[in-house]
Amino acid sequence: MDSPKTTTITTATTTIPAAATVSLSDSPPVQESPFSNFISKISPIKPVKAAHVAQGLLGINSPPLVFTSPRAISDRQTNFLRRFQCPQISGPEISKNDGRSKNSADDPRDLRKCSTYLKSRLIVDVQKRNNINNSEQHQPGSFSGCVDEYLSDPVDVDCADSVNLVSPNVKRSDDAHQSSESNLTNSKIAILESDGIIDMGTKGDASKDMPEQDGEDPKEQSTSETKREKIEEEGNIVEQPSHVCPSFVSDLLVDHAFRQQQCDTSGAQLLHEPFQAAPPHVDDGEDGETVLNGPVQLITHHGSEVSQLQRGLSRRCLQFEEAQQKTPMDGTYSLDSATNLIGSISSSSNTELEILDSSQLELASSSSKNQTMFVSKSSGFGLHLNSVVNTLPIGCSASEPIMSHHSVGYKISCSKLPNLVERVSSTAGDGVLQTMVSNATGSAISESLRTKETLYNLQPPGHQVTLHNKRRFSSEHAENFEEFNQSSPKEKRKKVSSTDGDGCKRCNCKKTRCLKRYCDCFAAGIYCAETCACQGCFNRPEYEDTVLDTRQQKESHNPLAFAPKIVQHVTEFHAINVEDAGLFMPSTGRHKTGCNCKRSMCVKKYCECYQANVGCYNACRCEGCKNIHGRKEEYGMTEEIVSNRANEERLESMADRKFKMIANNKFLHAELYDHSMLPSYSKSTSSSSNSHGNDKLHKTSKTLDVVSRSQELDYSIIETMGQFSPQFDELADSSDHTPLRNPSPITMASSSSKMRDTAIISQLRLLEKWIEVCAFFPSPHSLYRSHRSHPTEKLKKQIFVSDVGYTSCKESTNAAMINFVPGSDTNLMFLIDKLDI
DNA sequence: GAGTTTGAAACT
DNA sequence: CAGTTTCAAACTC
Repeated sequence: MDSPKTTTITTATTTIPAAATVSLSDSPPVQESPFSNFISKISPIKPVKAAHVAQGLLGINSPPLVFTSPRAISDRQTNFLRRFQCPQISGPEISKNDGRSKNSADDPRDLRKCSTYLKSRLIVDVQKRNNINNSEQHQPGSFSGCVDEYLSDPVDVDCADSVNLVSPNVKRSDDAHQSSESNLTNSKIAILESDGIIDMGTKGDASKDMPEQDGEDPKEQSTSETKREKIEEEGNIVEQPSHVCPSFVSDLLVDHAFRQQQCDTSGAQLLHEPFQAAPPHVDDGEDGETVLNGPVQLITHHGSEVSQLQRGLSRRCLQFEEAQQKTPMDGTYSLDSATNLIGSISSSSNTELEILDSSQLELASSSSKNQTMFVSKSSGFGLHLNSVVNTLPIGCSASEPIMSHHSVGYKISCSKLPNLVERVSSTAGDGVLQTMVSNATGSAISESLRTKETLYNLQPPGHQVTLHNKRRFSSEHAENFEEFNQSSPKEKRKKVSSTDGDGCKRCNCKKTRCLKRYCDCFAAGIYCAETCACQGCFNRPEYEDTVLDTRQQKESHNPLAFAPKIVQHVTEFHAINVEDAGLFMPSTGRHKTGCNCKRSMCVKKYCECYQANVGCYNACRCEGCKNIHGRKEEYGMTEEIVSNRANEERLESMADRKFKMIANNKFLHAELYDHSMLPSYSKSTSSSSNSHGNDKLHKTSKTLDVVSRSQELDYSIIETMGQFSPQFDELADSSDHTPLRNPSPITMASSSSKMRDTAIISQLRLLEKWIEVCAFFPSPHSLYRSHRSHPTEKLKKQIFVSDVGYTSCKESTNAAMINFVPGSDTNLMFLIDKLDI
């Protein structure tokens, strides 16, 4: 397994201590982080959802990026481009160890054991890593460095451990369990503890519980690995209501499992041989030191029978839809720059993810060295369309090395993984992965749906998944699930022909050598996997230089060539209406450039928007769009609504000011009124002419001139309103000349929607003002007639407060105004014009 | 599994 | 920038 690249690879691992220690030592914030709290709260949900494939979340561990910044590349170019590879646990192996692990898994106390186990492993790993590090030169600023910091995550340690497990050269001792010779160890433990995964009291237990780890025999280590694996299999952790094992543990496990899979695939290659050299059966983890490069490291290293199928998990899924299904807390994204957001989380989980953001970011920022940023994003955001796990519905995410200068790596977390593992254990052979996937899919579906449903309500408006999405998701995955469950392994494999079986896509390039963006792998910044059916593929670690050059070349032409295709789309509306319970909240993500579908009507995966589970929008050039996630036309409407509403608000504000002006000029009205109150109302005209030269008033009087006689004012009002609403005429007719009566049932009936209500309220306010104004121009037979002697405030009071009333007035107004809604601003403007305010 | 359709990517 | 070609995925049979 020795390869020229081994050294480089190892380097990645070695860098951990310094950076990792720093971040870990800073773990205290993590303890109280919203992340932990949040997870704790939602733990009930999380456990079972393990099946979800964290699509977008490519995991807690950031896979090595194929493309890294020049600086990073210099250190470990060889590492980056490799697919995530780790030793893996094989289903059979798991089964083999069922007995042993079962003991620890069955008992609720197993959680503690689990924690202990993790801890012990962690320590061991740390030590081993340290050993390795001793022989390795830490390279500051290197990607590994970042990884290391990133590795504050216990999982990473495990990964290291896994590596170590397989390395006979690495010695483990009990001392490792009890002490922390290295800060790294301490820090890691601290993290675990902070997350509640391990309590200090269990340190000793760790040794006890994991005596086998003390031994130097890799097999024993593997056993312990298996044991823990078994625990995961048993799903105890997941199902444990116990708080002892926080969700973080789940994540770890998930990550572990995930990595396990990933490691299966690439671990051997990564660590030992060039990608291609990796045998289908990746090392059992015992054959040698496995150094996980980059942030990606497995918590555990299960032996190796990692089926080729599992390998697929190492790949990131290229499709989007599933990515969005990801469970919220499961995933953590890491990205070094805003340019590339890696991973996606189910839209449903946005809220949770956002909650996590703070902690994650905090953690990420804790170390300046670490270029990795944990970013929780809603589905699809910041993701390259091709960078998303798609096939696997929920809870499971695949991670891949990202060929991005910007992306440092990303984590995968799959809380549902335990389920996956469990199912894997019950399956063997090639079908393992598929079965696993299918089962995971299946189990994840219901769970995810439920979760999604729940989360949906929690999501901020802007992140809410449309019902369409939900429905689609449900139906789609339900179907997939059924298909998977009803199919034999072979059939399943067949059905996921375009995927690795882990749900991750695999390319089938024949002419591009996987060096063009036609290739999903290349486009996503990952190396092709063995499961890819590409021909003459150059998108492999051994051609790293070529890949990088090609990529750079493309980026030079188009800097955004590898930028995420799906980006968050925050509209003005979004910002404005957040408080409105998401009334108009449009989709959360949009395709960067929009689609150009001509025939698919955006209802097939040909459409990238559809594929990404995002709605089409005005940037799309699609024709006949029927995107269930949001039609382009609908988007336009939404925008229009938003715009209208904003305008309305502005106008209202303006109207307020103008009406205030009127109020300030009440005396004018009073005078006018006094004039009109002359014995003969015939003076109305003259009153206007005597309006003190006040043009405004004159005009107003002119407008209301016809009101000089009884009822005329009322009719005038009604007429005015009637110009906008026929219903107003009806209202007038049936109101005994009282414009504020008899709401129309018809119109009222249509006021159910909140939006409409809002509009109505707005209109009502307007009408109130209108009435207020009209109050200054009463007519003898008007509603206000009885108040003529008290023209001003008193009159208004009577109007609005009296039993005649405001309430009835309001109702009537509603009725009238409902039809008055269209072009409300116009209405308002009209009124203003009429009044010449 | 082969062939067709589709739309993005690449090319001109 | 627009039109065309190429390509591989998605889809259909």
